[in-house]
Amino acid sequence: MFSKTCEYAIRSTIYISKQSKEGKNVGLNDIAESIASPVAFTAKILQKLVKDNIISSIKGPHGGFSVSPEQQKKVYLVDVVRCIDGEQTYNGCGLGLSECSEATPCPIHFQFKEVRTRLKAMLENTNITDLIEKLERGETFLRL
Amino acid sequence: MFSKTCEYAIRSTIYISKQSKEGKNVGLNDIAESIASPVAFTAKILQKLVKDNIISSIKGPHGGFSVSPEQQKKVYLVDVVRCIDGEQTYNGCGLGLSECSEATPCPIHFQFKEVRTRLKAMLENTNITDLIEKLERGETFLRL
DNA sequence: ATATTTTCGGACTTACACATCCTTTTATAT
DNA sequence: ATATAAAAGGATGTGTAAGTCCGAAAATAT
Repeated sequence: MFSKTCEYAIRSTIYISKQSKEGKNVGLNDIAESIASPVAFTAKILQKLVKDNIISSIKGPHGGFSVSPEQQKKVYLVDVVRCIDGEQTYNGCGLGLSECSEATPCPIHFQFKEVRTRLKAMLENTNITDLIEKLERGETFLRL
Repeated sequence: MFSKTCEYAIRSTIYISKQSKEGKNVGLNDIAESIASPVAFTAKILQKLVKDNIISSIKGPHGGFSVSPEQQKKVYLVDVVRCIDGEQTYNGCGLGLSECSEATPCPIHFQFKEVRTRLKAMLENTNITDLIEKLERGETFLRL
């Protein structure tokens, strides 16, 4: 569904957010170790998230990454997915046909559309704040 | 959502089925040209579909591929997807966490589960016969 | 029997997602 | 000022999905 890169991105965002809420700034190595992702590769992903203002970074000693309360509130999963995988995650024809449209639908167009719409709605309705709250209440877990 | 290989597989199955219903046996080159897929690569995919008894093949002159009425009736999209992409299309954690389960769900487990379940249900409820009928009635189209 | 036409199947190549390495930039502390 | 610790960013390597090539096997027609 999502690329591996996007999975790392979501996991990173959630982990950093949780630490930020506890007042901790986290460095790259801490993040990579905590979400079981390759360090250098994770660095690249975090760079993209910073550029899209999904997370923040501070350089120099005692620097690291953080997600402000404002970011946690305004960032939805759809933003993270768009940043890494792009819109085609929930756009585009299920059979890869460029001519497929509402007017000239492919054989699985309407069935597929329903699923994609669900996925998009789910991503648009889930923000970081909600995810962190469930995590803090011990209702969900972020471990390998 | 599906791999490119799987898209070719579904397009092939639909095209061959339509031709079979019109009493025509179709060869590899015809298929590849009609669904705009690479010939040699399509051959590999068709081999897999034949092995899973989704389509039939006849060797030698005037040979080719076909989908019998029985196959059209009993084959559902889920079978084609399983044959090419495997179960992980609608199984597995959305964040790629191996420990994720109903008891220890990942942060997006339940939202994601709902979407996956929809996708699976859609694939399980759509068979080739239905797709061909809509195609014949001019309600859907199989073109690039 | 032989030539022909087709699918089958193994070995190989290519493109791209995934991942690493190393140098530069930025900030901090002494 | 200098040393140090961190992220930024370019260049490079790796693994897997996507795609090619070519000979073998099978069926048919002459």
